[in-house]
Amino acid sequence: MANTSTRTLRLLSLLQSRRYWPGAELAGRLQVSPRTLRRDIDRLRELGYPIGAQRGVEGGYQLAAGTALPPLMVDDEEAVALAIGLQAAAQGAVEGIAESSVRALAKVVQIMPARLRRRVEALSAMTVPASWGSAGQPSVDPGVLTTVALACRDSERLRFSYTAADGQHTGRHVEPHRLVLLGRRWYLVGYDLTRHDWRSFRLDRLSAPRGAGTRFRPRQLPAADAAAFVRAGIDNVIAGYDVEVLVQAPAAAVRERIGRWAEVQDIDASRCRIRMTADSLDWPALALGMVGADFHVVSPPELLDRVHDWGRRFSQANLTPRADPPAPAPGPRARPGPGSRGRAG
Amino acid sequence: MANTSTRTLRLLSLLQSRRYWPGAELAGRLQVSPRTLRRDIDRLRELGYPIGAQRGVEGGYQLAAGTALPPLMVDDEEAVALAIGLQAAAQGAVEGIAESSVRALAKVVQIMPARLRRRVEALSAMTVPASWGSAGQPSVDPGVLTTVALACRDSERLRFSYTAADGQHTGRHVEPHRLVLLGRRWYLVGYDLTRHDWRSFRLDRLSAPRGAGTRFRPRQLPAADAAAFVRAGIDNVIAGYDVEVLVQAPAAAVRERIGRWAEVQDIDASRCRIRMTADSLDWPALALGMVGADFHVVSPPELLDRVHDWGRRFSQANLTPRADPPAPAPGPRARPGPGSRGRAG
DNA sequence: CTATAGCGGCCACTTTCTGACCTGAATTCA
DNA sequence: TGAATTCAGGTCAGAAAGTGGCCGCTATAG
Repeated sequence: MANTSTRTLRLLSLLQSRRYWPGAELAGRLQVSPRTLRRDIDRLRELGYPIGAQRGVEGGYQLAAGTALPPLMVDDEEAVALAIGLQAAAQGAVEGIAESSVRALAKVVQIMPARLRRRVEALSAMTVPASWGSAGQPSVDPGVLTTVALACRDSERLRFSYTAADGQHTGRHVEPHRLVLLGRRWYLVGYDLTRHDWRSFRLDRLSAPRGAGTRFRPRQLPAADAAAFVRAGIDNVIAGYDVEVLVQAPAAAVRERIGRWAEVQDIDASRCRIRMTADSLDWPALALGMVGADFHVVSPPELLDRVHDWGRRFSQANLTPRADPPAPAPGPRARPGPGSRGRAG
Repeated sequence: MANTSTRTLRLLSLLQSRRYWPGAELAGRLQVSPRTLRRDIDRLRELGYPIGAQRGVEGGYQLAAGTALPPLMVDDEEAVALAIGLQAAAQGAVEGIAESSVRALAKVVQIMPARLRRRVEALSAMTVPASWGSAGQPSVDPGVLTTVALACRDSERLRFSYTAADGQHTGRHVEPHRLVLLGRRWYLVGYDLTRHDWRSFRLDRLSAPRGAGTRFRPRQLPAADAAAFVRAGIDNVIAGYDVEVLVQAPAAAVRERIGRWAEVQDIDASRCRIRMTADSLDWPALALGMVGADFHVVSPPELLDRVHDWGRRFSQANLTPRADPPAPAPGPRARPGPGSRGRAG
């Protein structure tokens, strides 16, 4: 409890939780003489963590960013935040991050005490759905994701139940090999122990995974890499649409509203072309709603049907007075005026 | 380089990167005798980290989840993923997490080597907007968020330029006190050194913050807490809408489509009522598009206007044949069939 | 029943750690 | 300019720990 390693770690933790620390205070917290503290600081510096210092009155130590990553010391709440944030990132919010997110997530949840894990579960239940997956987009249960990720990492056999494309539920027993994010979907590549062959599984169709407790020696995957295997193996048609629409508004304005979700090309000062791909037609329809300008559908024709359906419904909508107890405040609501002290800068 | 603390840390790192480790391998990696390894494991156990072990053939050590949080050892990519995920979480994606997200984020970025920080910046530039802030919602620049958070944590004076509600740009010099997330907006509460009074600042109106390099002794905030101060001080009306709509569809179906964003109440087998609050009318309109059923607006009346506008645009939309080079594949596109090896499970 | 692998006591030896004391250098403030 | 503060770091002696080797023990798989 009072040895050097522990103290080094505690020192690192202190230095991470606040920037400036007077040496005397650090020494006090660590219950050592100032001389020993200086030696501890030296030790960390030799380890590659750049700790700066100011001399004179009001001086102190401070941990700067260096070339090596020191171990991260987080408290309970921060750990929960990490887990939640990583779940979001793993759902494919950002290109190219998903994989390392899952790895980090696995680390975090493995470390986490049970009480924290419960909090994470409770919170992620009410979490935002996979950034924007909108409805048709099934997002992966974070619990499933981490369980499978851990099993892959640890070469632990995995049991789960799987709903195939035809709706059939089956129990599976698999040697998990790797997780692959393709498009917006997670796939598990593994060796199916019942069928004696390599398979890929969509994670959103996979439920109740649990480690079987037995480890295995990884086999050689008969493909260049896991991603290639999944790509080769996708047998159900990806119901994707390539959407192209002409919008009666300048590209700049359109880009500002939906530029993050669609590619916007200039045509002339008052028109532009937008392109996007989507699994569901709702998604482009949403975007077209957001642009707030007239438009013409170039493709696909189905989108026009969908848009007309929305148009009919929206045009038919009318105002219905409330039947039950009157509302407290309809329309834009104003908060009480500024208090005597607080003022917005 | 070869002392005990370092070795303890490396051991922890190894145990975090893979679940099962044969003792012999660990000893080899750490360049110590098996006996010493056993002692190191003991040390960690005494520190509160529960390390399990299997005896016999194929035995080994494994780090389980305990009651204490061990320091998290992450590699470069994982650190980047952490930062990105935390940024998303801090943008208010999940209730009640934002504050600790910011704290954790501050820790992570402070630790991060410059090269990683550059990658984070590059990636967060192309990140999905606050997962779902929808359009009108200005999300806070992650760089601003972390800079301000660090300044708060470290009691470091802060300079920035601020755009007031009336559009006036001013330079500010502030003693930052605390960050507050209220509704969907971040506020900085601080003591304005020029105006000699406490102020709150909306983070999305704040730009180019930089630590002034001078620390200060925290003053006493003249309010119960920072959140109360901000609430009291908000002088610009929050343009919020309380939306209520009747939908011609069973609650269950509606809930399935937009249940995450709105409260859905049963009325009878074929109708339900949905309620939500939003800053912008686009947002409820989007949701109504998604429900895919007819509806009546109860309130606010402005929503009906918005919906009718969308309806008009959608109904008027027509099909425009492509003028320029024909597209490769309009409509639903199918990928090549299954490869010889890979099969979806 | 045997091989494997973690567990932990004991011992002798080595290394590191610690606090005390002191000199020096940078910085702030009067 | 000078005093006070605070980090830097050398030296020393005693205390504490870490280390490897040896041993017998126990749990597990085949």
